[in-house]
Amino acid sequence: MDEEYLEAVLDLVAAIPAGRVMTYGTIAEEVGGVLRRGGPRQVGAVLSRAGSGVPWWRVVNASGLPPAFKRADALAVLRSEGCPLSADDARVRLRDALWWPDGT
DNA sequence: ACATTGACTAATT
DNA sequence: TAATTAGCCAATG
Repeated sequence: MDEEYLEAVLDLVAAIPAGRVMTYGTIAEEVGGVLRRGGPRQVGAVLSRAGSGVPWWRVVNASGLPPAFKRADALAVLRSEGCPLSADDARVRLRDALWWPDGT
């Protein structure tokens, strides 16, 4: 993967407002839709390498579940940001929290 | 060039 | 609702 792709993904993730989330698939469609490549797994690969400096906890999989190795922390942060979570705080309520670049 | 792996997804059971 | 299966794209060895 090249710089252009990395930058596109990171910028998009950085653009997610607090209290909202995006799924890997949606990001892949937004970025891949323009650059004509990549997929959900590539987005995940990028974020895994991005390290700190990027709000990776605002990116969840299609089930509304944050990354496995730090899902508890991610959920804690999301909750503190006011992101809509399920009653048991175990997962994000995609129906309410999902966001994409057009601001809705 | 081939096989394995991963912060994924959608359909099926 | 949760577990399983098959498909997916690119990186890595």
